[in-house]
Order: sequence, then structure tokens, then C-alpha cells
Amino acid sequence: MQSQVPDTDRFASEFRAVITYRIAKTANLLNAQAAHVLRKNSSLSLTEWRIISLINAVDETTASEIAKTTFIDKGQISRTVRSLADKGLLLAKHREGSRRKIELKLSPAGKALHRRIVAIMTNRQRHLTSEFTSEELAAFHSALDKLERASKMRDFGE
Amino acid sequence: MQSQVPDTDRFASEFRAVITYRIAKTANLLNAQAAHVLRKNSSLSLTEWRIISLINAVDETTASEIAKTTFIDKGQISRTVRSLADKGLLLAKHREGSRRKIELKLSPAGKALHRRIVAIMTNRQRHLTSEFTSEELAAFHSALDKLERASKMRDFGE
DNA sequence: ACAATTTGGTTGACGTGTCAACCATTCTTT
DNA sequence: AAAGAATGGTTGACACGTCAACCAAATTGT
Repeated sequence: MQSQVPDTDRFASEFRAVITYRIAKTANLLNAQAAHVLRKNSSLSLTEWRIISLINAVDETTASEIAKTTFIDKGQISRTVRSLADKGLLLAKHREGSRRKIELKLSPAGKALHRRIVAIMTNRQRHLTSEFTSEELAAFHSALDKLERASKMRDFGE
Repeated sequence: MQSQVPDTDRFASEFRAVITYRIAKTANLLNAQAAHVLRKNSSLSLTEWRIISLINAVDETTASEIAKTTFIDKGQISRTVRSLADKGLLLAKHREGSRRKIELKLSPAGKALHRRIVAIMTNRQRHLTSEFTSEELAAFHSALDKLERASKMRDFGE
């Protein structure tokens, strides 16, 4: 006999309207799902996977470029890159003519792994958005754009 | 038509479409903003604030009820509740006739703090959604609903 | 050319989130 | 009423995220 009445949702009506709660909660659920899928199909953490697919997308990049666009912490990227390099999934070489910039590329093994996982993840994305019309999807993206822009403001006291 | 992409956003065009990245990123930005506002106006962490406003919303509740609806970790709630009680912001008493359930209520100080902060946060929410029409807002919420439902599925690699 | 500043990356310390084990209490089943 | 299961909450171990300090290389300004 499972719970038949959702009387557990006394909060819901109050907080459905609070947009930041809702986004945070949805993001958490989606991240947990992604982490779970990754654990089942690989030995990658979520950030490892993200960095792999970011590098794959542009073929070759640097840590700071990743940091700039994703807002992932510099330090976290540094450590993740090392762990991926240790696993043989990516190659880190000083860029031609620079003793500082380090060029990040996927190794053949990294590319193969990416190919395998991206299939699963694309499948997942299809499932996640299966109930969206393309207009709804576009509207959702534009809403996220607005929120991202608005999230730059830092002060609200009085 | 392909337009020239600015160097800093080489990823953007690739990843704009990947809905989970976008949500995660937006959620991070919004959380960071909230944490910053809280630090500036109080000594509360984001989860402390969330738990305070959850309790405030229903006047009186228990740790497990919070856990059930918010998906915040049991353990984290337990510790956060203790730290809030230590700060004198909430009262935790065994519920009448139970040696196990603990009833959580805001103390007068907690209510006062909530009143002060909620004003700032409401202001923030207004700013965040200022560019939304009410239709857009409703559509956004329904999109989050769909994603939340879809996030329950656990398997995608056939 | 030199000092000052900026940039790319690493490291350590620390706070928060997550998972699983655990205990005590309550509910169910018989 | 006793055994077993489920619930409410606490705790410890550990992974991950976040912040600031830091170093070396590169760029800028004079």
C-alpha cells in the first residue's frame, strides 16, 4: 500500500512560483540522472563527461577557454583534466610556441568513449524533450537566456 | 546560414541545444547570485535560507517532510537544522505524543530574519522575471514540470 | 629594456553535497 | 505480544565545488 494522496506536497503550491527553487530542483534531478547514467555506462563523473564533450565539440582547446564559457571553476578543471589525462582519455601538450598555454585534445580512446556515451546521452536528451514542441523548446531556451542575463546583477538590498 | 562565432563562444553554438547543460549552467549562476546576496545581507548559506523559507511557508513541519518534497539530503537537513537551531533561528521540539518526530518551527528571531530577507529575495525574483510575460512564465513552469517528470527515468543505454 | 600587470594553470584549505550505515521508535503482520 | 518492516533522524566517510593564494609565462606601459 503505497501513498495514494500526495499530502506530502504542502510546499508545492507555495514554491511552485519561486522560479529559482524550481530551476535548482530540476537541475539537481537532471544532474543526478546524468550522473547515474554515466556511472552505469562508464567510470566518468559528470564534470569529466562535460569536459570531454566540450573538448570534443571544438576539437582542441585550453583550460581557461573552458572556464570562461562554462563558469566551471579553474581549479576544478585543472584537476579534472589531470584525472582524464591519467585515464588516457585526453592529451595535454604545450601549444606550439607557448610555454604556458596547454592544448587539450581527446586521445583516440577519449574519442571512442565519447562516441559511445554521446549516443546514450543523445537518446536521453530525446527522451527528456519528447513532450516538447519545437516552439516550446525555443521558448524555453529564450527563457533561460533571459534568466542568465538577469543573474549577473549582484545587489538587491533595498 | 552560418555566422561567424566570436572566439569566446566557440562552445555556445554547439551546446546551446543541449538542454541539460543550459539548465545546469543557469541554475549555477542563479545559485551563486543567491548565495552572494545572502552573504551580503545575512550569515545564511543558501540551504539554510531555503530551509528557513520552507518552514516559514507551512509554519511547522518535520525534517523528513522537507526531504520528501525538496530532495535535499536527509543528512544535510539534519545538520542544517542543527546549525539553525544553534543560531537561535528555529525551534526543534518533539511533537506531542511522539518520541521520534521533531517539529520544526521558526523562532521569533527566525521569523524576523525571514521577513527581512524575503523582501530582498522577492525583489530579486521580480527582477529575474521582469522580462517575462505571464504566458512565458507559465510556459516555463510547465516545461520544468515536463523535465522533472522525465528525469525519473534511469536507463538509456538499451 | 624594465617594472607592472595580466593571463594560464596549479595547489591547498575548507565548505557543501552525497551515500551508506546506523540507532531508536513506530507501524504492520501474525 | 513478538517479529519484521518501515520511518525519522543522526552520524561518518568521502567526493565534489569554491575560494584564495600562488607561480611562471606573457603582455603592456613607460
